[in-house]
Amino acid sequence: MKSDERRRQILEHAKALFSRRGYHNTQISDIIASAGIARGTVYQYFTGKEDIFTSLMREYYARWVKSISIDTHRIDLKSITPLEYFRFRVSNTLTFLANDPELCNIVLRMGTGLSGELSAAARRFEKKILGLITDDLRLGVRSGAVRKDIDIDIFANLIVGAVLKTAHYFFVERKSNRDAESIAKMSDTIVSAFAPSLFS
Amino acid sequence: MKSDERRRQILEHAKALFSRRGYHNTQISDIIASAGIARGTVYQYFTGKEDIFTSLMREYYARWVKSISIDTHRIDLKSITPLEYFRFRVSNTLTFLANDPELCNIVLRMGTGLSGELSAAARRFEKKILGLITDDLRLGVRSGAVRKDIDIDIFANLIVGAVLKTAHYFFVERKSNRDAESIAKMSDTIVSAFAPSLFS
Amino acid sequence: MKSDERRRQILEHAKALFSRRGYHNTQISDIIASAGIARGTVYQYFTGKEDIFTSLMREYYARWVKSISIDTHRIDLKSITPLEYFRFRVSNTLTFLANDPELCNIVLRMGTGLSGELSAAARRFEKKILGLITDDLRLGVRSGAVRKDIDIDIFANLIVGAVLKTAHYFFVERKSNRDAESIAKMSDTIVSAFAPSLFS
Amino acid sequence: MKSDERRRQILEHAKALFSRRGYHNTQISDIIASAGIARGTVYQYFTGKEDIFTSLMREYYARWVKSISIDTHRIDLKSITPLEYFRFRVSNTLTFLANDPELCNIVLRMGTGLSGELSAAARRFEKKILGLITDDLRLGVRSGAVRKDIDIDIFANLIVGAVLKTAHYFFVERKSNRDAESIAKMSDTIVSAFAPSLFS
DNA sequence: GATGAATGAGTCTTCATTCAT
DNA sequence: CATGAATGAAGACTCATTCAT
Repeated sequence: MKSDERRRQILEHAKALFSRRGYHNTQISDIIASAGIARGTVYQYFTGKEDIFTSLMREYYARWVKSISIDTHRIDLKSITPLEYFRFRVSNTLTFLANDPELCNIVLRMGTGLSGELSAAARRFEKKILGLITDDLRLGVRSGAVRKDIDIDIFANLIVGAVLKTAHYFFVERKSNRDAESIAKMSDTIVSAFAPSLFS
Repeated sequence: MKSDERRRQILEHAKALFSRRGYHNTQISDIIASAGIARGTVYQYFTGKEDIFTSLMREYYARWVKSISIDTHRIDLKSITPLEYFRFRVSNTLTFLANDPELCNIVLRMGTGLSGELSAAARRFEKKILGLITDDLRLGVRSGAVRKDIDIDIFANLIVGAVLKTAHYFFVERKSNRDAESIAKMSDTIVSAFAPSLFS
Repeated sequence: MKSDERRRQILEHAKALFSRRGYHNTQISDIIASAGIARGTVYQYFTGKEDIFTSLMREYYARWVKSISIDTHRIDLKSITPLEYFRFRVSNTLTFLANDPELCNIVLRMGTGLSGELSAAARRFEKKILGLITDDLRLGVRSGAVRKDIDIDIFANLIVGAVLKTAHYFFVERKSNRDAESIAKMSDTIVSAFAPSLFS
Repeated sequence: MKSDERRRQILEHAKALFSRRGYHNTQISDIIASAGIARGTVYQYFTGKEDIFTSLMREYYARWVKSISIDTHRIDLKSITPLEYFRFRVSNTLTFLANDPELCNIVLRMGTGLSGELSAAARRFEKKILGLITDDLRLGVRSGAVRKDIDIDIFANLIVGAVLKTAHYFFVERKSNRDAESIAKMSDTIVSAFAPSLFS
């Protein structure tokens, strides 16, 4: 097997196990048993268990950042309304999370109970999205689209909390509603929930 | 020292450590060092590390349930508007979480990365509050106070996610804004955010 | 068993094994089997295998330094001849090494094949004795007792090499000749070997 | 690359590493990285790590023996004085060791911390030279050149220890004094140190 | 001959738990 | 009740060696 494929194979098996049992309850033994490879093989591709986890997070984070930037570039910011932009953000995030429920679970839940570097690796996602929403709101206020009297800090947290909790509930706990139609409906609901109080 | 005090002492030290480092990164050694007691003493009050954690969760959950029921009984449901009731729920939850940021952190973050019974012990809180909000929304729809066309499942998750994320952000990450005034302001903001889209 | 005794017990068993098989060929398993204790016990007294080795070296080095200083203080430097002083140094060193052949072996042989900190811990002895002899020779030259035309560097190495090799050969390889009489004879021979060419 | 060259290449790289880090702290990975060859290639020329080490020792030992016999045959034993013969032995040994400081280090230091066959392979040198000196002294005593009252065993060890320690100090630790002139001076010093007490 | 991915036995180390004092 | 020395199962990681290409 080629080097890249083997690395990917290990990551995939580790991902499934981390998502199901958490980081600490997943042993290297579990990963090699799941992948059907020898113990030493893991250490040819990763420096250790931590490296597997952070690699997983790194890759996912890179995809996340890329997805944000690509999608954002694709839209014509001048031709859409603030409402449409908000809906795009929400839909974009939900679609990304729905795509890989296991990583979604690790990032939103399993990873938050860790400490040190592992924790940091998992928390970056939430920090990133919180930053984006905060920036969006700030721009919205400046342009007059968003009401001036809202507390941006609180509102950003409300929105992020609402979106991520909902994503986790439906994509991970319920293991359903991951089709485009459901996502569209969820996006609409989220937008409709916040829009009246958000926009001028 | 009395039996109860000793037990409490252990729980308090364990709580602080669990909150700071997480369950797996907190050793019995850390707890006894922090409490200044002997190793064996821990096992006179708890059957083991898991028991300390679940005891912590059990106690907290009992307080949580009690807080809900007491406060709910205290208000006269007939004399307040649905909006006031919603605000009461939010404010009540925030106050409870603000009271003990360490447990708040364990319940909302550190505990979610666990597996098995430990996970269940930590997740009960979120399930409970989700159930309550769901019930409230259902009642609201039936009574005509809440709009009939909303998706209760999604809305319940949005609200729970928004409230808990905001609580964690301000009470744990920011380590501030835990005074009554701040909580009042947060409650108002949350209510104002959801009210327009929620109520008929 | 008291803490100190247990620690000593582990050190003694480790010493015997290190001396017989060398550091790398001695496993923690060997040490606990030899001492008849549990695996974990070792780690209550030492941070690891390295710590056992360096503790052994540290203790031995402290004894070595103490032995030098005590004995040196005991003698009246003004009342003895340079020849007598030289004999005293040699005899003192041989006596010390004869006292614990296992540590003698570790210090003079087994320890020299190590790397990093372990190596340093074992090499200190030879460096110390080389420094002492060099100082002695320098003083001797200044006082006129030692011939001015000798190369101190070379002579110091010759003497140290001769003494230590002889000690290792008789005390460790031959496992004999460790009684006071043999040591006295060895000292005399060594002194008689170097004296004619050393002293004015 | 020719078979012999490749074999030699591996040995040279291994030698440098063994000398610097010792046997146990040198991995096959280090050797192949240093030589810039593939892992499997090593096993086409050697049966394993031990074989590399013992091959190194075997070759060096063969050279050592050859150097002794050639040089000894070259001189006319009847035409030189015992003193000249002693000087020749010392000079011969120093020249040999100065020629390859890395092997000198392995043989005199790094190799002595090993166990089993590896140890034996490294210790042969010292045993050989000790045997030669012992024989020389015996012959000297018989022929009347060497004083009858010396203890041959002790004196042989003194001389071997002195010479080898000095060689290691100047050739390996100091990394200098390896030119013919320095060696000549060292030889003279060593001879002058022992001659007065050695010869009748 | 050369390669390098794969192997797995071997070791160290951790840490929750026990129990005699 | 309190203590803390002792335990040993469990788990991460290493590295010499193999073998199919």
